[in-house]
Amino acid sequence: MSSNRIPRASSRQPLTVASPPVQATPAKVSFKTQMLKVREDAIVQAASRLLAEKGFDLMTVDEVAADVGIAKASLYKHFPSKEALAAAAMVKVLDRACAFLANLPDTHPLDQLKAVVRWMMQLQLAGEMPSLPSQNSSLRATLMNNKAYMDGLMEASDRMGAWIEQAQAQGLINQQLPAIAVLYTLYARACDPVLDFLKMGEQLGDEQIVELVLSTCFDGLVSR
Amino acid sequence: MSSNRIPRASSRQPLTVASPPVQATPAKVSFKTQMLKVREDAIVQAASRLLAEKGFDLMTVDEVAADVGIAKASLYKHFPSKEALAAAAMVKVLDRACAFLANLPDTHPLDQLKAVVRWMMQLQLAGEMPSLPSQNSSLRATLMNNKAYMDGLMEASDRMGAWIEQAQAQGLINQQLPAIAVLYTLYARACDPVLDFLKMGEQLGDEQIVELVLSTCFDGLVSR
DNA sequence: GTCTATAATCAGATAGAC
DNA sequence: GTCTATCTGATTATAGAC
Repeated sequence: MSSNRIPRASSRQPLTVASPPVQATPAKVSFKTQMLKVREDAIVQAASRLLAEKGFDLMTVDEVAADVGIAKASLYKHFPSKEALAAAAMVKVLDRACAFLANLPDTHPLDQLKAVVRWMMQLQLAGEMPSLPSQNSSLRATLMNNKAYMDGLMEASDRMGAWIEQAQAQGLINQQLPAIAVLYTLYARACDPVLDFLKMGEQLGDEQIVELVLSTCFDGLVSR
Repeated sequence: MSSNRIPRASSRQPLTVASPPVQATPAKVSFKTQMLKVREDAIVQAASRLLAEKGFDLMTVDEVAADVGIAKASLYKHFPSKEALAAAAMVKVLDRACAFLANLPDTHPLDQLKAVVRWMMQLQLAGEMPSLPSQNSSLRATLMNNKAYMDGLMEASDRMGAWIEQAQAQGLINQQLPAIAVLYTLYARACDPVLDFLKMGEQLGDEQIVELVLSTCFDGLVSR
């Protein structure tokens, strides 16, 4: 509960070069670090999947460990708590989102926003969007104190917020709506229960579901 | 886990009239039954409030009992399980919803649909909408096996479904959209996280939030 | 670092007196 | 029916051997 550091090798190499006993083998250290990262990535991926499938409360650490094929105690060597594990999963998708935003071709702001929402919904339908049922307090606190998470959230919000304001300035998005409300509405598509309901109905394919919800989100339900 | 019966006095009087010991006192039985109902209503109301506030997983039976001011064991005399308790809360709001639907003035289908969505969102903002984070399996099973719940859900869906089809026939709602998708989209406003986010922002009052989300739901984000 | 085994806690459900 | 006290199982987290 004390350390909220997320064990992701997003920073530079370790700074410890001081006084190696006999054989300084930086290559082997790098290899071990690499192995460690692979292992941790596997853990985070399993957590992410289960988080998307069952949510934070119903996901158990035992399940995650079993899914990876390691003992639970080993998992706790990598992550200090269940909250930190979930936070790592959230940071991972946020990083993916930021990468997607950064690489998006610079077309029109409205098209870019639609592309982002489409991407989020595809991720959710693929079972790779770790949704956090928003109510849990301990998890919220952990996330708020997590720098990597907050930074990613801020970066994504800044980019999308700029597009929203541009689209409003061009008259493409309703100027009556506060930009923050538009942003929330777009974010909410990442955990829209309509997607799951439509998928359960088995009448529509994933692609159709995405386009349908995208249409209702931007164009509304009424005829145009 | 075995009995999914919800202790609501929605059916007729008990059928047991056989062999009363000495004094048959139906008046007193009625009074006791009434007291029982009041107590159960208090329990359900507390559960409903906590369910809206924290969700099913984070709500504990201890809390509900403490909120009502009774012992947990007493609560279990009324409801056989936590799932059944939550189901009773859901049935209660569904009944309220059906009553609202039945008493709605017969104006235009689109106005009626908007009125329903407005009502649902007001309920959520008032903290009286017991949202079920949809993922829990045991709860889903309990609800699916609950006749009162399924009946209420069916009745509400039939009424709203009819309005949706009428509105589509009149060209008021996009005919391209499957009616079921429209229904899901409306239902989803009852647990829309955007409402909570906007409320947390403290920039808008409840009434403004409702009208804003209502607007994005029916008219979409783009300019018209 | 990984494991087995276990501690510690919490929450759903029940026993049994009154 | 209501209570206190308890059982039971599940779950987070850790100790300690290797």
